[in-house]
Amino acid sequence: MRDALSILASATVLPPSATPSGNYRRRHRHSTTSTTTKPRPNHNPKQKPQFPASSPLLSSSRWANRQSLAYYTKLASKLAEDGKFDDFLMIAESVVASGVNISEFLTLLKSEHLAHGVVRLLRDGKLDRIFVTLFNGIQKLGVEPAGLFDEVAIESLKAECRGLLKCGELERLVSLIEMFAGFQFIIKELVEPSEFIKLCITKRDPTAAIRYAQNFPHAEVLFCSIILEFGKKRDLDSALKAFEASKQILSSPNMHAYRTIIDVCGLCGDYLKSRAIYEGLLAENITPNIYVFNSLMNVNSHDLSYTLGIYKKMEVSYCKMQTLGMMSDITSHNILLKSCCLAAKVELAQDTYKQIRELESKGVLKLDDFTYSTIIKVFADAKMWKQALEIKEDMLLSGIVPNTITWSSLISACANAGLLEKAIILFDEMLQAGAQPNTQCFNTLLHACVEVCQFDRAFRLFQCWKERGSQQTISGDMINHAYTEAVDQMTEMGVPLRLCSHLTMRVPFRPTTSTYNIMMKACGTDYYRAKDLMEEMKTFNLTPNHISWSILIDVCGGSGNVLGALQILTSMRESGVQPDVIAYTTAIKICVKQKKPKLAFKLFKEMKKYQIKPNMVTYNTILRDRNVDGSLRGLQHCLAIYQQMRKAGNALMCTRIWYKPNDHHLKQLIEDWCEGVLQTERRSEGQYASHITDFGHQSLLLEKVTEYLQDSNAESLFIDLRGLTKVEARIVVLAVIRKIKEKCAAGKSIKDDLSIILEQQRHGDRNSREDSGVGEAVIRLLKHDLALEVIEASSRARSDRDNKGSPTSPGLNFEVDEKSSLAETSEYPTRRPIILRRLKATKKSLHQWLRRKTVSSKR
DNA sequence: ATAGGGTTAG
Repeated sequence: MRDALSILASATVLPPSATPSGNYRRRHRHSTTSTTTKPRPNHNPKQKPQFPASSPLLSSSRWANRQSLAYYTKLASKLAEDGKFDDFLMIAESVVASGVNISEFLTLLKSEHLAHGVVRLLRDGKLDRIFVTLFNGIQKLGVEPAGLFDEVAIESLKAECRGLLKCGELERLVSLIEMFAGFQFIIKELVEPSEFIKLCITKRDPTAAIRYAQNFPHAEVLFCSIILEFGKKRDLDSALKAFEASKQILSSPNMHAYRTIIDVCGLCGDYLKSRAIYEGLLAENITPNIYVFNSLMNVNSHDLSYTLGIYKKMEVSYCKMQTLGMMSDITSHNILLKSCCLAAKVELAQDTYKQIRELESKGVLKLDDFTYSTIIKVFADAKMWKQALEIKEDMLLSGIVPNTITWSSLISACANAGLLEKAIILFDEMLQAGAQPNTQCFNTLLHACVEVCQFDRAFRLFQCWKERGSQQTISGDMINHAYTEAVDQMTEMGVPLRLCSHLTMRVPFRPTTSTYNIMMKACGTDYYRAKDLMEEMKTFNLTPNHISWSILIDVCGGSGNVLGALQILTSMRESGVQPDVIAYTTAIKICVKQKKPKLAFKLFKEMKKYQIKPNMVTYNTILRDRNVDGSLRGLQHCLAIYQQMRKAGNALMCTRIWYKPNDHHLKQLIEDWCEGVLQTERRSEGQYASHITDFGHQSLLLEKVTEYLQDSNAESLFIDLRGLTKVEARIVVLAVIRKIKEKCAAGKSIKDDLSIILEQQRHGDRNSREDSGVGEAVIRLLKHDLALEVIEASSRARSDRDNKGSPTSPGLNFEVDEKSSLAETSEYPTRRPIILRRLKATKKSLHQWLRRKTVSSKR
């Protein structure tokens, strides 16, 4: 064998019967003219000589010699055995190139060797080579590859694949699978498709998944599961890539893929994308099928008008196509009902329900458990428990058996309406009807107890269910304490014992984190009890979530322990649960309630440090009037936060919570603060009490106050009252005066008169509007209430619009010189210059007022 | 191959 190998190494292969000299020469002569063998890339001719295809040496006549065939086979086998697969392959290649029927050669080789060779080469990354030479050769010659890949071969290939799968070598694995794309019977066996896809999902590699799926004749099914799996992992981008790829390879549009990607859009919360995909279908003039329509409606079900629009469009499409059967899909109607439910449109839901019932009476469709459960939920949410119970009757009459979900909705209908007893009786009915309650049912009931503050009862039920739900059987005399107590309580309330099956029957009670969260709420302000419950969760293999921690903060803070509540925020982070907006807002609420504004502001700052965005609830909580201690600093803090909120306004408005109510709090707060100026003066009459009803003006008012009270405007003695009503003007003036007062108290003296700009009507405009009275009100305030010296003056300004400029730079608005004013008027001849009214409260009188105040407050 | 129920902050 050593000889044979050295011959190979010297670029020579000689059959045993050939004379070395003559054949060698002939072979060489031909090798230069050979055209049938394609030179392989990366081929080093020195080490790996090529065998001319038409070489007489290797011609069929020569090969007829069984002995030489046997020799080559033997040589190849030996090489394979020694693991010299390059050389092994070269022999095989030369046989292929010779143009003879190679099947005999191949069948003579052990398939194990061939397979091993293939697999080993694959492992060495020599995938191209094996394909170009051996596989192509085999296929060209019409050799049935089934013979090549026997069980052993496939097993070792599979082992290789398993290894690659295990180490997550997606790229290698997919290349390997692509190599065998021509051998369908093999690739199906190599990897379990679901496992391969799972790996792609965890590696977030849509490309590998797409390449993999393309090798299968029924790729569309695979594509759908790829899209869905990426969606489940909230990886919409990858899902979309897979979807686009599925469109590329399939000749006709695959509705299944369309509906899947639409569902995935819903899963990932991008309902707008689902609409775009639907538009794409329309653009190609494709009528979606009922599944696509239903999914689209479902994903957009929170937008009733859109869902309705799609529903109508669907009706039209199918009417045109005269496939009336399509119209009567109960699912579409159920989704429509769900949409009404989400929009809390009870009447529309009722109408829809009636319509469906009519269609049912015509025999077009049949209401199902979804229909009934959904309409029950509509009533449950609207606290219309009677109507909900009526639906139950409808349902029983039509022969649909209520399931767990139906019962659950019925129970929450009563629970939401605060009818705890009724809810418990319904729960009992459910048990007697043989329906299996699940944790949600238990949770609903426990929550109902908490809602009506029957905390003890919640604990008794919880205890009782825990014991009856556990594996151990409770014998008659070992009936537990919680049980007897609970039964006693029921009988005391006049509930017949037969309706206590929820206490006597074994129940499949398996508490979840939600259950524990509800129970923690039932602790009221008993912090240690709540803490113990959180510990107890571990015995059920449960872990506290954000909600658990938030409740713990609330309970602890509620017991008056503010610092403890703040400590929990830290513990939460340490235990691996990052505090969210709600946890922070809860902690802020505690600080505000316990009159610790500084701590509240500190938390607000801290949450931003952790990049947690405050939402409307946060702003409303921190800007509550309780959170102001009456200092300028405190108010400034609030106003700064208010401004941040305004800036974030657009984003916040998307959270569906309107920010106006908040303005009201803040306005109240500013008013109270401002009116403090007059505390030692004569208290003003009811006319200024506190009510500003014009909401449209509020933001302007708040912005002005915020601006004038900003630290950067600490020294400014300028007020622009344009655009404000007289009550608002009063607030702004008082705010600035109070600022001046606080600054003086801090040792800063007044450097100038206080300037105030008022709006003056245009000339010749006298009759168009009534006088707003702002000027008079302000003068009265300054002169009469505060006894300040007021000087009136007028000045000219350019145009209305120009004067809306920054009020912090009054110089721009005043002292407008005659020239530029004229220039303006000539350019815009129709716009007359307006006259501004200006008031000044003199520095001297302000000083006097402040002195009076300090004297009077000292007394 | 579609859809439904419970828990947190103001």
